[in-house]
Amino acid sequence: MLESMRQFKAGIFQALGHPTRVAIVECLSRGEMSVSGLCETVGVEQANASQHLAVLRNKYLVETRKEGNQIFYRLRDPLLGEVLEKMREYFFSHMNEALEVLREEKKVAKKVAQEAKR
Amino acid sequence: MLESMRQFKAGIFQALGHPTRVAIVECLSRGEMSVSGLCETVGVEQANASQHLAVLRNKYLVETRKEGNQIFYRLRDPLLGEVLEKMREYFFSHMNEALEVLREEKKVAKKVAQEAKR
DNA sequence: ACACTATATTCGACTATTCGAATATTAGAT
DNA sequence: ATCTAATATTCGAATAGTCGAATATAGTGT
Repeated sequence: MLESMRQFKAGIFQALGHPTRVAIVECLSRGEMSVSGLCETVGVEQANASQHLAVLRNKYLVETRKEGNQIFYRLRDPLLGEVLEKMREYFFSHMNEALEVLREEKKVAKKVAQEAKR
Repeated sequence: MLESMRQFKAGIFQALGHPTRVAIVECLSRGEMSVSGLCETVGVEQANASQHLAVLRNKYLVETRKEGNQIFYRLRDPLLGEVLEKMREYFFSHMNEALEVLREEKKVAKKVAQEAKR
């Protein structure tokens, strides 16, 4: 049971563990939006957005509403927005190391790319 | 900048997106613990625990303290515990669908296993 | 110096995620 | 019925994450 609970939580975190999906959830925390709206706002192709939305749907993080031709997405539970809000707090109180983390990751990526050339 | 922020958040969520790491963070939210303590509590091998701890360390989610032979880990910021707390709330208010998600995932896993046999 | 314990890192096989391209589905308009 | 727009799904290639086994490092006691 404890294990199931952890699996469940990990599943949600994992669903949130992609920049595009973070962007989607942040958009939706400000209100519902159609898929095409999301594509435009987030700056991602339709098929890809749809795949990411499927991930969020499978974890029941979002709900949908049909209106004619289009489908509007919204967050299932405002609690999710709160979790993101906590993250925002976290981000600001650790801004410096956050940037450090990102620089570090870029450096590693560059190194890997270089080694791949050889 | 917005994009960096999302990458940062996604990185943290991803770090939390594994049952073992959720277990570790939950343990640590109750106080510091040595690696061997974590191995025992979480029920995972030493090398594996160390790998998961490295993930958490790389995102600066945990800090360490040496005491003689052993190394004690603790959460870097109680805010993280709060995020987990929000998740606990989320879990309970969506208990039913949580179980549904898990059942669904098991079913899919079984199906895949079956198809692999053919 | 040697053995012992705790922790970390590296390696290779395996599995899962991600993306774009192509295709399928669904609804409204003609 | 056919056409078009919006969304979803499937496929294949590339990338990233995971695990256990083996190895490395660091501290402690003899």
